[in-house]
Amino acid sequence: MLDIRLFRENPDLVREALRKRQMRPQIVDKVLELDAQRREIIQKSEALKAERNRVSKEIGRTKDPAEREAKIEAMRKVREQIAALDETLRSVDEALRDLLATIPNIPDERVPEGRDESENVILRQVGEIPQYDFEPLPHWEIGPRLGIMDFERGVKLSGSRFYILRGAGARLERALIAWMLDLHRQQGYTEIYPPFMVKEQVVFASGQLPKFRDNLYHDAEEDFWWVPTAEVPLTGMHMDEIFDEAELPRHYTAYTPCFRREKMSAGRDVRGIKRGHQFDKVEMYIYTLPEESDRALEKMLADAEQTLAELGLTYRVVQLCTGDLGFAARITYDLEVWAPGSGEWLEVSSVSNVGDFQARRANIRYRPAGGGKPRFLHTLNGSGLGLPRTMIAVLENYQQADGSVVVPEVLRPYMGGLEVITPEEVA
RNA sequence: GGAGGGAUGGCCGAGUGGACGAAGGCGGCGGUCUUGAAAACCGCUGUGGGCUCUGUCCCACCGGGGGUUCGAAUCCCUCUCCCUCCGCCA
Repeated sequence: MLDIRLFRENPDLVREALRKRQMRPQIVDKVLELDAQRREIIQKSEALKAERNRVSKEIGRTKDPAEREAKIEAMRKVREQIAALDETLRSVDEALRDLLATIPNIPDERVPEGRDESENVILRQVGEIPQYDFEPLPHWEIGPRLGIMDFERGVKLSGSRFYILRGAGARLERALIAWMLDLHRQQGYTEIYPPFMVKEQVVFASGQLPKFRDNLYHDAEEDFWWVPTAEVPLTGMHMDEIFDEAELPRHYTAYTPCFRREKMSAGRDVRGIKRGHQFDKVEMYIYTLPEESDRALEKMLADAEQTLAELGLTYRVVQLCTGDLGFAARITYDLEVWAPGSGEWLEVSSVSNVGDFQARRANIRYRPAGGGKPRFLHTLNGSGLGLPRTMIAVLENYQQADGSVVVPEVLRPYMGGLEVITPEEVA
């Protein structure tokens, strides 16, 4: 959510931001119009309320019955006027809030302008694209051959875009989660185990609602939404709180499954485990002072890169252009890992500084050390790594000519010392 | 799922429908005193919004929402959460 004052004081800045994001800027005028209406009504209503409060106090002191009755009668009318104004105010207010809620964050000025993902900028590549003296297989062949992935039975249970991990595959998933959480803990993040179902208000606070309703699962009878990312509960966790400046920054990491309807992407990436309705992810999240959020973004990016480096995977750092930037983000780096079998770069991580956008929606503030009014803080989020794609990269990069897969060294302690996954090792 | 009891400022805790944004205490901040600290004493100490925007200004907020009334922390309805008991249950 953007500050309404930004629209009043610098509407061109907002228009320009919308244009860069390939959106129509006319919405700004609609916001300004509603804002003007809103304030006009407030002034009328509050003037009447002031009068009502004043006269009501007089009534308490008025002895003369006739005078008293006259005043009561007058205030009856005032009450009706107030009720009518407040009803209009409610609808204007709601329209304004609804409108503001659909407007994305202002891109950081350092973000390159571009129409869509084709204009993202590759900042650097770390590691070489590995060469094989055999034809590397895609994971959807490696998995079933090893007996660690079962697509048919996943479909039997839940339909398309679901799969079963089995034996060493299931253990590999668990190992990746545990290892990443441990790594992030060493990097200074506090581990959180949040609810996987949250209230609507929480999904709104992080920015997934109202815009991405079609991508979310929710309970038909209760006010429960299945988290599409740990970012949602990690934002909502501190909703309506005021931190002392000394309590910042806060670093959190959390494993959650993520549930997404993926309605928009029907037909895309249907093979393998790249895109599913349910997947695991380890997330990093930082609450910080506004002045320090740039630095926090660099830390978080470095921390995410470390996971790929320690897994020994080749990756590249991509800066998203304005046209590909997420709704809440001001600036985002994606990490893409090379998958030799699939023959593509896979987005495994997305690290963003959202500024005060989510903090304003969630009403999360801090009190400056010298005292004074609470201010909105800044939040950042980044995937520690999306698990399925990390697993794809591990399987495809570490595969051997005989079809077995070497377990990356850092994961071995989490897999009982297992060094190579072979069909025999599945059980 | 059933029965009952609760929810008041950072915390504890009063509150009769009429000067209550809310007594009192604790905590915090500032000051007096002191070589320093403590104690004591004095003062200050919520958030958001509006305007003729630094003014002894106005409005709203006593878990959320709605209602009654000239006027609601106080009365009514409803929802949420917490506590006690019963039932069910991984």
